Amino acid sequence: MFTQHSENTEITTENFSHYMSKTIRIKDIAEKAGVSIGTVDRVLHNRGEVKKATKEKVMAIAEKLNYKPNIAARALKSPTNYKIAVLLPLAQDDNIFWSKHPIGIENGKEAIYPFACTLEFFYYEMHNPADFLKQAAALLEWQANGVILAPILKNESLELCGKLDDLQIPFVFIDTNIEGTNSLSFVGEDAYQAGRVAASLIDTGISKVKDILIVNIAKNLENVQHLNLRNQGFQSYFMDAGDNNGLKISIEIPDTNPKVVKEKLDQVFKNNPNIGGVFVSSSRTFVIADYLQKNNRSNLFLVGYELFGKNSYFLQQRVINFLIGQRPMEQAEKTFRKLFDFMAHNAVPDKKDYQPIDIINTENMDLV
Amino acid sequence: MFTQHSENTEITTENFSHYMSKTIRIKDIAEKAGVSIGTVDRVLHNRGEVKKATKEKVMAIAEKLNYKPNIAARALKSPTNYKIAVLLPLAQDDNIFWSKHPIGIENGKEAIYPFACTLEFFYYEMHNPADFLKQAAALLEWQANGVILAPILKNESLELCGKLDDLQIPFVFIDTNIEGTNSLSFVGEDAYQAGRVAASLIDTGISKVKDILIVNIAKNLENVQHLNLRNQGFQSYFMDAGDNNGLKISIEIPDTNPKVVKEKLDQVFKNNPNIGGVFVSSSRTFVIADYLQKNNRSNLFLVGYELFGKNSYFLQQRVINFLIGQRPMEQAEKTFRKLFDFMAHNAVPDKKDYQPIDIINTENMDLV
DNA sequence: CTGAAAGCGCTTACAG
DNA sequence: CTGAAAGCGCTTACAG
Repeated sequence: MFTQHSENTEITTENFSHYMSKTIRIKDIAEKAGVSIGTVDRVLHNRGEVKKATKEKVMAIAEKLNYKPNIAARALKSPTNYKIAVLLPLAQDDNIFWSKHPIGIENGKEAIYPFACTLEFFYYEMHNPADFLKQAAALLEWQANGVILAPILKNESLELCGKLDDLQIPFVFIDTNIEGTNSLSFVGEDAYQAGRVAASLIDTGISKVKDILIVNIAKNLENVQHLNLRNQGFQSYFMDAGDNNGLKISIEIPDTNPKVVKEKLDQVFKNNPNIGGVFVSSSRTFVIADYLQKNNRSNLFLVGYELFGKNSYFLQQRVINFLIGQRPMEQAEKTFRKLFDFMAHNAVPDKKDYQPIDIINTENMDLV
Repeated sequence: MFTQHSENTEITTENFSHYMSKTIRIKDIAEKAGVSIGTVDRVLHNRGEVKKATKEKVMAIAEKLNYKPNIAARALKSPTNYKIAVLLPLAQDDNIFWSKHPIGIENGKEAIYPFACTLEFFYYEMHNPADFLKQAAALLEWQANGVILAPILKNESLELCGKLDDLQIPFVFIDTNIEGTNSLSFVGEDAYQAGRVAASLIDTGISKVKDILIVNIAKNLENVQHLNLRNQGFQSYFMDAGDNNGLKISIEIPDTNPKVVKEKLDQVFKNNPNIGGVFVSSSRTFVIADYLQKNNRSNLFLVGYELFGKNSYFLQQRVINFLIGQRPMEQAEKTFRKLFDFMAHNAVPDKKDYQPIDIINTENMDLV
């Protein structure tokens, strides 16, 4: 500021632009540069076809005057129609967690008004690679300008990301992250920390001499990254902060089939009568809650993930003591917004955006 | 829909407007009505000077075509300059809770772009009626088009609301509600439920045979409504849901002066050696945390309100076990938005908008 | 490589 | 009480 003033002692309008905050228009730049507004527009939008000297002059002036385009005028003139494709797991049965994301994205679309975009949703069966690839192909055919995807299936997702890169189509990750891709951003949970939160709650809820049962319900391995991180966080808490001195008994249940669950848990509880609390590392907490309720073990302190469907029911019933939530709707809206702001306004987001980890019990569940 | 079709079997464009979703402009309405766009504009904005028959005709057509103004065009033509005044408690010392609200309101102002408004902040000393009135007078003189206020001081706030009503200036409440006013909306905490949440956390954290100490730190009575509601909620939890069978010992401390606090608490703990947990009904939780830490009572389970300043420090130190938070920044932004959307787009908000009640401990405090 | 002009949908004087 | 016209700041053909 000082340098500028000493270099240019002449008091002209632009010296005061900061103070007067008079809005700078393309026309102002054009006048200063001695060119037409068409030329300024070409420079600002990198449309080429401008002599290098002219371009630099215009750029310098735009910079100096701190030009910001009037978005209202832009939206009015060219009703933007970006095509945004969304690739998400299909919400079904024990998986209706995913029903919130499309709503969040639609909300995002509403919120960008007066801008607009066209959304197309593609859904794949959660753990079905063939279906993922099929939907990915359909998505590519639709020729989106930008893509939002939940890259649950790692290999197949990487394949899609490569193709999007080739086509120079920007994409953002939601819910799950894959490191080392060109994703514009990732919006989701810090799974490790979410594991620590679960641990702290169980630690609060049960006596320090009681044992803790850790239940991993996983149908296949693709999702393990997320669950593993939660498990690691859970264990870490007891290394540096927790009071509990009991055993940490970890089991895996491959299936949500009630019979399989009952068989497995009956055996665990028979062998470990000192268990005081149960941690479920996934949103399928209700499966364990159902078992506990039916087998007169509701007194056990139960902590799991995600407020929805049957989880909400068992939290209401106080069979589940705490759920850890991650606001899927807000997450989805945020993801959409990042992609759109990049496409429409060249805003480059942070690579990672960890979302709040909500602690939910019966008393605040209706207000979260 | 069905009725409409059977009444009018002729297939015309407007029958399909729902499906084709072609945007309706003032010009379209004008053509249908056989008038000029100026007249349509007058009708839509209630600027009078229109023959009643014309007005009704235009209204009917606008309704039928489901006309929505193009906000980009509106913003472009008349750079809106609403004057919005904000009246908040001054954030100072043990009260920096209030430092977040101005930021949230500024964020709201950013978010309405391409619209704009002028903000003016007026701050009053938290419990100083004379200062409140002085600032209220300054606010009125500024001639705002809309007002955001935290009506902590009930009588003085009512006086201001009356004057705003006379001047037909819309206003919204933040943080605290006063029933029976013309406030456009209230955005804040459901204090009763927030009391229940606190109770549920203490209930989880301590043995059912331990006693609970309830501490109300209040300098004066104006704020009592909020604290009372929290106390009522707290007690109610143990009537219908809680496990704890211990005593609920309630005390009032008029002052945050450490000596006064120590004197009072020393006595309470001497008389009640069975206390296992402490509930502080206000954001001054850190005052009690400080006492507990200095007097070797950090093992007591401490629950209070608001994540900020010294509260955050003691939560980090695990002296405070849980804080219940209400996201002041988001609350402020939301409040601003409601007022603005009403002023600019005639959107009438719900009278009450209870915000999420966050449960915060050491493990999720950095992500909330 | 550059300029002049039209037009997006609305609001705001101005003229009658 | 009503209409015709100008103009907000930008983008998009079109002409040269």
